[in-house]
Amino acid sequence: MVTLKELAKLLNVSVSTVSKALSDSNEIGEATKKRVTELAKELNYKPNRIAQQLKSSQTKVIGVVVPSLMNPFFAEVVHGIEKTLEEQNYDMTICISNESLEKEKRSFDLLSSGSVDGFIVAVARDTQIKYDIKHFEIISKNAPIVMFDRVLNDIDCNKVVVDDFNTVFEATRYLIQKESRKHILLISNIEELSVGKQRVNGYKKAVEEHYLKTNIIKLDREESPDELIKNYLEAHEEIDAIISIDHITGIMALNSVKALGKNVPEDISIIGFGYVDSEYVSSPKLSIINQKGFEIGKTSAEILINQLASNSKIEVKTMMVKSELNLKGTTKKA
Amino acid sequence: MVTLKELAKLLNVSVSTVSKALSDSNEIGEATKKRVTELAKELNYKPNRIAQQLKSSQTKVIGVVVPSLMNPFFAEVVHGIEKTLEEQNYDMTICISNESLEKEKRSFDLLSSGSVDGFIVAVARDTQIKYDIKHFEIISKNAPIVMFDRVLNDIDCNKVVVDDFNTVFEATRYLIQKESRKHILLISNIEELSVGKQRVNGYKKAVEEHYLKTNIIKLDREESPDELIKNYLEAHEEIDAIISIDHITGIMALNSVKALGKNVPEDISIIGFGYVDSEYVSSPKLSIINQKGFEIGKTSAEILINQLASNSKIEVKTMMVKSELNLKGTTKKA
DNA sequence: TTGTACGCGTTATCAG
DNA sequence: CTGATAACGCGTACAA
Repeated sequence: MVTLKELAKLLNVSVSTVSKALSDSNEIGEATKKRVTELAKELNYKPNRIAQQLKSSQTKVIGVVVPSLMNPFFAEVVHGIEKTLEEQNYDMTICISNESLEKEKRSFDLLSSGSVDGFIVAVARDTQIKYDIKHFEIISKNAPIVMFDRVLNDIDCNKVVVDDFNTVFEATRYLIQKESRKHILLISNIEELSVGKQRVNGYKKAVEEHYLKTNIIKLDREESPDELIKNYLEAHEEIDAIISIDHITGIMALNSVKALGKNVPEDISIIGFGYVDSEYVSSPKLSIINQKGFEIGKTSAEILINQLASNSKIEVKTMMVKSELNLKGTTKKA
Repeated sequence: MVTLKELAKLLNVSVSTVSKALSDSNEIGEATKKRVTELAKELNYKPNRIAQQLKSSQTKVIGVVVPSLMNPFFAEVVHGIEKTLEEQNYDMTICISNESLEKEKRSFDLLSSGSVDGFIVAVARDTQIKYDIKHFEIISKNAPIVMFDRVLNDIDCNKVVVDDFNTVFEATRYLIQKESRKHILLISNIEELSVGKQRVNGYKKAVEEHYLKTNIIKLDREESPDELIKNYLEAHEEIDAIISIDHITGIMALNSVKALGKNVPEDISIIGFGYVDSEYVSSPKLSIINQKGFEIGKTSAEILINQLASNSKIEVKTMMVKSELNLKGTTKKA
């Protein structure tokens, strides 16, 4: 790594001359500027970012803490974050909590010692269940946090969420009103998350508003969830629509229905919770509630960077990113 | 952020005393040690990592540059990397090249100014096509690189790859020998990548060895790849097996075959290139070649950290991670 | 126009 | 046992 000092020695000038020349300061004569920049280019000089960070006490790095990247929703969000950060010349260091409280704490520890300027976080499942949130309280004193999707109401920070309740409410109502469905099954495997509860409630409200019966399958880490779905459908011939509230069970449901010899969407309508690829791996293409992960990521990063720029305590708020109902082949009117 | 200096002032001792006390040096008396550690805990002191990095000129951070995280293979690899790094107390900063040469260069620029101790990289598609690899040459002078999957033969560094050729060769041979298939279709949408070529060659070798005809569909960014597959199958009634060499077309093929009223695996066997979730979204469950992304990530990180520890130029080599043929429901003998 | 001096927070060496 | 000092690389106020 070539440093200012080395350049200075080679050119027989002082370190600060070199520094100023490289930042194109008008204190420096054109001649020396040229000598300096040329040598710098030749030796491929790059200012040491660590030193800059220490000096300026800002890192231009954002810490991103997510439960997993193998959940396509989070992967999409991370891409959204990346997009904004890139435009603003920020980097990100990603920690994966793996849904574990301990790992989440550890990530905060590592990142909170000056390595990042702020955080974007989706809370681990474990943390939400145990509701041990001291690490959030501590960290939020020192650095700005933006939470998305998996959010902690008791922590005072900016939040970006999907309008989970209304989204599922409207999708359910769509099935009832526009497709005349009367026996709607909801499949859930994220019951214990705040977002999961919201979604289930949206479903319940729509169903109850029309004086229909709720039908819910909870899959918490089943051995063979697809079997369970199939068995349920066999035992409940009356089911004529299905809503799935996570990214994978919708496709499972579709396959189960087809295996039972029923037609989609003629006999049963299906709406999944989706991500961009789900339409490629299903036939007919799955109608989905699109969570807009990319948007969520972009928005989160923008909020954080704004907060960083205007380093005052601006009012903290919760942004709703509205999700879209993308109707494809598993509902009647695509 | 509370610093050593502040602690020193509060305790009326010198900065170096505090520093030593906290690192449990035996130069310091038990009494003062206790005073220091207690105050440090109380004020939640954490050594500033940036300062430590500047001092020690190592960051304990690895730069990970991948084309995308929405490809489940890369997501899996990143999880593998994360696992190893966590055990070794390293962090990672992730840059997403988005398959673009320019973004890849930019990522290197950002990370090469002392922010990371080493790199783990999968080369962008764009870079492989244009074969502009100067940035790799430059960087590999200063910091160790490990490449995985998408690899550049002309760069002298450690590499971790799937045994693409043999993997597909053996899968194809399996279809011919054990399942008596004679008309095997290969579906490819990554023809232009080194890994893609290897896989196609493996297929060709097996087919030609048995004096059969090759059937290949190339899908470079089609509008509706599923339609194309379906049309091909309709036009070629004789096809009795399909191999897909990326993570998504296998499921498309399965759906197309079912839509044409054929039975899987009775009429047609299918083998996809897989990741952990593919069996959940297909029915019957897709037989796959499992690329073992997690293994690849773990191995890459281990190699890099070893290299960093023994900071000599050890011999550079290419590790093969053997992939597995996971037979499920889309081949006859599961 | 150029150079000197200092500080960011830490650690290591050396002196007391 | 404790404290002063220097150094990591950079930027900047101030002096020349």
